[in-house]
Amino acid sequence: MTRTASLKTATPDPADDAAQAGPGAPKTARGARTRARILKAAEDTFGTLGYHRAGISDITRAAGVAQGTFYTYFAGKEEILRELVRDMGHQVRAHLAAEIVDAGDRLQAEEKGLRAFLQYLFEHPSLYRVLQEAQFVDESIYREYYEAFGRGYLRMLADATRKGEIRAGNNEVRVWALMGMSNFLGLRYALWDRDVSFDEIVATISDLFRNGLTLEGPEKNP
Amino acid sequence: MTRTASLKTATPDPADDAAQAGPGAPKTARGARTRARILKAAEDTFGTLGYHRAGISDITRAAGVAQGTFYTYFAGKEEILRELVRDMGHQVRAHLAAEIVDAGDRLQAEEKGLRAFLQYLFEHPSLYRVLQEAQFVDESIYREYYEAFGRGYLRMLADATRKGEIRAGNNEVRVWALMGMSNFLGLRYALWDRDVSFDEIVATISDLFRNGLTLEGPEKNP
DNA sequence: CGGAAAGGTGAATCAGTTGTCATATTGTTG
DNA sequence: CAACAATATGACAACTGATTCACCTTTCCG
Repeated sequence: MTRTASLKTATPDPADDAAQAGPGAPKTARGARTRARILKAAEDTFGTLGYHRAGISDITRAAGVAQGTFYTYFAGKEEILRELVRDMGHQVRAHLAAEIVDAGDRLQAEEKGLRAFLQYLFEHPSLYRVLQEAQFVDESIYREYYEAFGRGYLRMLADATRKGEIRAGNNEVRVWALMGMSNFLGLRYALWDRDVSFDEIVATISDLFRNGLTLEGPEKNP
Repeated sequence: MTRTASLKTATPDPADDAAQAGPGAPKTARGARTRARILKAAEDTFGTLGYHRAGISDITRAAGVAQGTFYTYFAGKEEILRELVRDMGHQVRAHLAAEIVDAGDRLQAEEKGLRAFLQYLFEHPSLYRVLQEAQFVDESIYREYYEAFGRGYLRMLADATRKGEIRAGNNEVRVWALMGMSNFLGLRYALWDRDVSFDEIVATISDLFRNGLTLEGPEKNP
């Protein structure tokens, strides 16, 4: 979003897919491969050591390249983090979107979405750490991530409201509440301790969505 | 938790209240004052610069003492962070507890609690940053914070269930969901942009608690 | 009052990192 | 295959920032 967009709006700019900015976008297949290896290595390294403890040397060692090679593709530590967050953001959103498409209604979509998110986080624990640490390295990347996520989410809630699947209300506030829930549930039950089954979690949250916390109008659903 | 606890279990160890561990707990009033000044300076410094960007020199400068003085009271940068998180944790919990005591039922307590939390975060923005960064410096402090918070919360939900104020369900999962909601709502609407009133937020969440997201049994409440 | 304990100082040390660069290797192209 | 461009290397210069320490000042108390 930062880049040349505002300057040369017309030029589609090839070699843009795999290479946002950076000192030199790879111009050969080998270069692209190396860049990708470094990016993956950074994900793993940041994921386990954390952004600050991880050194460039840790990343390049994990990638199997020399230190200097890093700077062929990335301007520095911050930039590779930005790249990483964008990348991972695309992946989660794509994954969740795919898991949700065949949901009958909004409630079902919420259930499927939550379960898929927990599962995804469990399988890609680096996502959490990289993202959360990015918040304090460059807040804008973090906001971008959640605002992008939130925009998509909001659109879906708006649709659901229109269809009469959910009651009218401030959907933007709801979106942030829902994202917060998923985040904490993921941290607690997917990353820290899997001592409660995802089914149980989804059932609990689903009940909240269907009936709230109060007793009134109880046992509407099995 | 690190300290002498396991060694001299019997000895109550005076001067323990204001001074967990540390190379030397202050033994005079002057020392206690200086220690407190440093702790407060750390809160401000970490809050604005962030844990990693903040240097010991930034803290001591803000506190108006020499660098060496820092090590009279704290073993290092990590330890002062731990201290800080414990401290701040006590404060929020105490504050929220006080704001909630006069609530008639659980739903009202949730409303009051959420509003108070948003307000508190707005007035003490450092809390968020210090806490979140602590997560990656020493995960145990972070877990401790939320587990302590969660225990209290859980007790209250259990009471409410017993009194029939809320429906039966997995209260532990609910607690994490609720903490996540507050956290994100606070970040978005108290720290980033106050573009939605706290009243509106509280009303939206309250509606979720009373009625869920679905349409069924609509307009139960005004 | 006088000596000891507590508190305070800040320059110096020291470990660890980033980013650079001169050089070597690999790939591409006419 | 010659010449050029793109990649890759890894030692190292330059820097940052945490912690130490020998010494000074203040406070406490018999």
